[in-house]
Amino acid sequence: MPEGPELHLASIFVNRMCSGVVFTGPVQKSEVSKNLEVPFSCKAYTITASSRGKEVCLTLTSQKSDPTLGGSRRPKTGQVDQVQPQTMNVVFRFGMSGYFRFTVEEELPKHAHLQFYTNEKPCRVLSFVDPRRFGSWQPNGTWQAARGPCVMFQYQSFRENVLSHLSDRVFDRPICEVLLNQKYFNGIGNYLRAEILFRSNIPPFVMARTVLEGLKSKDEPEEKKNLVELSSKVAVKTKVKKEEKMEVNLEEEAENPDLLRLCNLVPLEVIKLGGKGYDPEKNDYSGFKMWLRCYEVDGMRSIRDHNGRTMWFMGAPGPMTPKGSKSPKAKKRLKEDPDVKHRIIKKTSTVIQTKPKAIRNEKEGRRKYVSRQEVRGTPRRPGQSRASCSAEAPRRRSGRVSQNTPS
DNA sequence: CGTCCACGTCTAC
DNA sequence: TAGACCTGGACGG
Repeated sequence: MPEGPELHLASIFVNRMCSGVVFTGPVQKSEVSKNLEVPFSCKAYTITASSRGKEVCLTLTSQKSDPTLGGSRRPKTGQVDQVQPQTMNVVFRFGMSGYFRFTVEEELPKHAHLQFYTNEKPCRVLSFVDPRRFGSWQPNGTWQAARGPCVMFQYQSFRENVLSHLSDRVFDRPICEVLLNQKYFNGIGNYLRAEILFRSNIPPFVMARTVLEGLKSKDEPEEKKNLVELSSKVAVKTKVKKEEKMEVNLEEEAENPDLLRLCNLVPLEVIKLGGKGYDPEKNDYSGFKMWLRCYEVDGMRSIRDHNGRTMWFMGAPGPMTPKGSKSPKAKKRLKEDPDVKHRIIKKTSTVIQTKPKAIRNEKEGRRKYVSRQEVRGTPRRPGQSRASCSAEAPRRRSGRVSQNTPS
């Protein structure tokens, strides 16, 4: 599930698996991939990773100061040894299905389109696996210039980038569509936009500028200077002992995060799920599925946005709802299974308002990799309507946007 | 068997 | 604003 959190977890995965591991030889690309060759070959090199929004950067670093020639496919002319880079960055985008795996050579996964070989006895391979091949990589790459700051790890600049460009025409669009614009929301994807808007109680098809203009004033007070990169609620509290008024603001910020803050907090929650959100080895997404409150959740509504992407939401869609848009086929693919009609309503440790989710789609419980004992506890409410959802769990108003939206 | 759907960009009318 | 780019899983006949 490659959105910002999965890309970051992929970078953690690479760093964990490749720590202390020595790679060797050329980087191999599959025949079928249309991406560029990675012209790096070295007798001994290491791999580290970092992420930014929906990109991962692998850094290949030769261990010795004089890299050796070995790239069979390097078409370099003349002098050879000097041409080899000592370090190379390769920047990946994951498309719809990309991920990294680290296996022995004999167990190379299908669709492993870029491979890094270790110098070990039974050779192991770090590989970029991408069945649909929408992913891409760039040798000697940099973070894509057109993408904005990372919603997860560059929160302050992300926020400023949005709020200082609200005159941009892209904010004429519905908020749910703008949330997929990587120039401003680098890291947000289809499930995150649903989860974020659901928690903020903002209808998806309200004009983005209308939603975001309200957030500007909150940033204006000069007391805000002290706020830089609120890393945690605790940090915030200790920092603001002095100003009573500020304490209130921060409390409100912590207890009732606005839309942009949710664009930061919600992906961070997925990262905290850890392997449950991204773990190629144990192919277990049950934790992640349990975490979802809206996306593909039974009882939630869905319609196609102007770009044909499915928007999951609860309640009113908002004034900019596409005309003639219909909800995609109701997701009732899988048959009834009495064992999985229940799910746990867990309390989260975040300050974000938790609300009982609508009951899970039956589909979840039937996935082969879902352990059933995890999915029980709460009586199912068949055919639950959104009205009943709201009634049993009124969410906090997000403050300044909710009144803009017709119901 | 066939159809629909999927966690995302890209470029071309 | 369509398509193009792809494979594969779920579901229906």
